[in-house]
Amino acid sequence: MKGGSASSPAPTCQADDHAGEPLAIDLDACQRAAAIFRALGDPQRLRILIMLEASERCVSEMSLLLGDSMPAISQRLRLLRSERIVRTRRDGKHVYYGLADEHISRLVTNALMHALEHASP
Amino acid sequence: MKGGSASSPAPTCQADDHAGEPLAIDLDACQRAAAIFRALGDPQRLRILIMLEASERCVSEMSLLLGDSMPAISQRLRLLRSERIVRTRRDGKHVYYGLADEHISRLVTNALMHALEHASP
DNA sequence: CGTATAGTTGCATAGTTGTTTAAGCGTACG
DNA sequence: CGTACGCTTAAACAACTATGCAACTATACG
Repeated sequence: MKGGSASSPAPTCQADDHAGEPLAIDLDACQRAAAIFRALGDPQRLRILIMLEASERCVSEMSLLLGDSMPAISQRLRLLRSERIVRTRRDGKHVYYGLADEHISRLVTNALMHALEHASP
Repeated sequence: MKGGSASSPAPTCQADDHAGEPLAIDLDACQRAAAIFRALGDPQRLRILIMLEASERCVSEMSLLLGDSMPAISQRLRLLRSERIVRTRRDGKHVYYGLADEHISRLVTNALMHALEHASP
């Protein structure tokens, strides 16, 4: 028999196939996670992160190695910093950047591996 | 002009500190990885994925459970499908979606854990 | 103190992206 | 066959984001 469905517009699927799950998804965590992914979702920024996974770098180094203007790099770093994806360390005239966290490193590695597997020759 | 190369303004850091590394980053893989991250970088889409991590679902179910219009869900699924993040299976009138791949599942879990750790109470 | 080097920020512009509404397929079933 | 249901697509609009250039700050050094 049909149970009186909630305030739904149309019961679509039969309710007996999937009992009412209240959808216990932590919306807040979800939002934060999405923010991180969004920050990682740009080739230029990702290039920086991959580079930083190898070792710490200062901004001018990155600018040189990536062939991009210093302000451009700095802007990208700012975004990454705002999501706590990178950390900074000042040493005299230079500011050195590195990955903030082991999680981040794993995320980057994981995605790269996935991408390499799906290579299209 | 020394170095000759285009617009290099100044050698900034001393070159002897970091020998010329040709920056062997697979730009192609980088781009693909970024595309995946970009696809994951939206709370609504992530909500779908978290849901799918628990079990396969058809579109109307998701629409019902997430409280969103069917076209909206479908659009998001389309993007996820185009990045091969989800896979589809047709069964009669219904189209069932699931995560495409073990990597994806791990990425989602990882990011969620990271986000939960950084909770701000 | 003043100058040079390293890095950051503000701002304007152009390009992307998410959302919404309406219309279009395709499959089942009488 | 034709109607209903489930899902997908198209087009339009608003909101966001990246980027490049110029101005600004901070640290070192003479």
